[in-house]
Amino acid sequence: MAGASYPGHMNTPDDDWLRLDQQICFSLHAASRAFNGVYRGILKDLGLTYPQYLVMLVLWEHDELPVKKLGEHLRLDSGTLSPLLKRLEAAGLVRRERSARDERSVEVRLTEEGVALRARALQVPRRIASSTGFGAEEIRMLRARLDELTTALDAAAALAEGQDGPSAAEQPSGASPGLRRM
Amino acid sequence: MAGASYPGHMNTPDDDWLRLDQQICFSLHAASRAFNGVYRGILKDLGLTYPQYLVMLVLWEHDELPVKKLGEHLRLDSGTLSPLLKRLEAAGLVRRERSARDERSVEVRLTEEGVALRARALQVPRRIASSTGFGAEEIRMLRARLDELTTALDAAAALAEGQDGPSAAEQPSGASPGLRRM
DNA sequence: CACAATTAAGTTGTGTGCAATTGAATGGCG
DNA sequence: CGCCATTCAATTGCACACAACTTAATTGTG
Repeated sequence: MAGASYPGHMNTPDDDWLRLDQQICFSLHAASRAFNGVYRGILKDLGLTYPQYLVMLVLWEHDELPVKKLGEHLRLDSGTLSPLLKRLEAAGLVRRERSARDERSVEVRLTEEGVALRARALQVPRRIASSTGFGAEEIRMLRARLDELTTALDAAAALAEGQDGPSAAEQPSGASPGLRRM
Repeated sequence: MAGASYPGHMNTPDDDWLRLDQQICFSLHAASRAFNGVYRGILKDLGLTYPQYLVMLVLWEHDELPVKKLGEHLRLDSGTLSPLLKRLEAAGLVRRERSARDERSVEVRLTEEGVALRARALQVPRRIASSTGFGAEEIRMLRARLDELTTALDAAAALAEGQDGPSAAEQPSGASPGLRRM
């Protein structure tokens, strides 16, 4: 330990917060990448990347979906999804065709090969779960916690974006500041 | 709801796992990106990206560090750090110089400007914390949980890499499949 | 000392993630 | 009907992440 000595600097609560901040944001970042790494190894057999697997999970539930809906499920925009879906299409797992009723929209649909892949994917979750060493209940609790966090963070981000405040001093606004748009 | 109907498919525990898997891996992924988004907005003022901020946090603690050590702290390799550090150097926040004692190593050191930036960064954690709506204690608990998870996942990944099994059909090995090595 | 193995950074290539922009299609409104 | 704002997907540009490879320096061994 023994951090850098900042001359004329007492150890203020701010410094502690900075250290804590380092820890929580790093922890989440690291956990996400560690998860990614484990999935990478397991999904290699299926020829999928982790984000591609997430897309397939949604499609296995819904079969056909416009890109927009897919993006809402995964919180990803077309800038990410378009090239990803093109790769899935090149791999023969999905087909993309413009909707007849709304020419702006593109429907993503599983091919037979894409449907068939699901059978092989059924083994993935067990391998992941055993990698975590967590039980189903622990996983559920952690998930609930993370979802809380995501909801709060998204709301805060939307709020900040809405008026790009000078910096901090925003009123907490008590009630539901939530999603004015979308 | 009402997932796709897989003809001739009963709803097995595997299906439930697949849904749960979707939820946990998605939750972590989403939380990480939500965090990233909030940081992005706040760090814009400092001219830093989120990973750059992580690097600066480490340097504010250690002042000078070889790239290797930096990578160990952050679990990042030179493929990620080299270009990132080059950008920080271009921004005038760090200097990189080859170590005199070991010409392979590159020491990363804060410039005065880099040290000065710390004062402005002291406000970041409070703004983040207020965005999460979590208290210090909740954050600490979540962090502990995530670190557990990361440790388990890294161990599992190292193990898998070690022998890169054929694919699925490994014997479940009965008892604790967990961490034979490491 | 010579030489193979190891180690540290850097480089290349692929795949996200996201902001900003583009272009086509749609819907609303006078 | 004509026009304009909105919506959706795709594209562009930038910054990670990470595997695989390259290059240079160091270490270990005979």
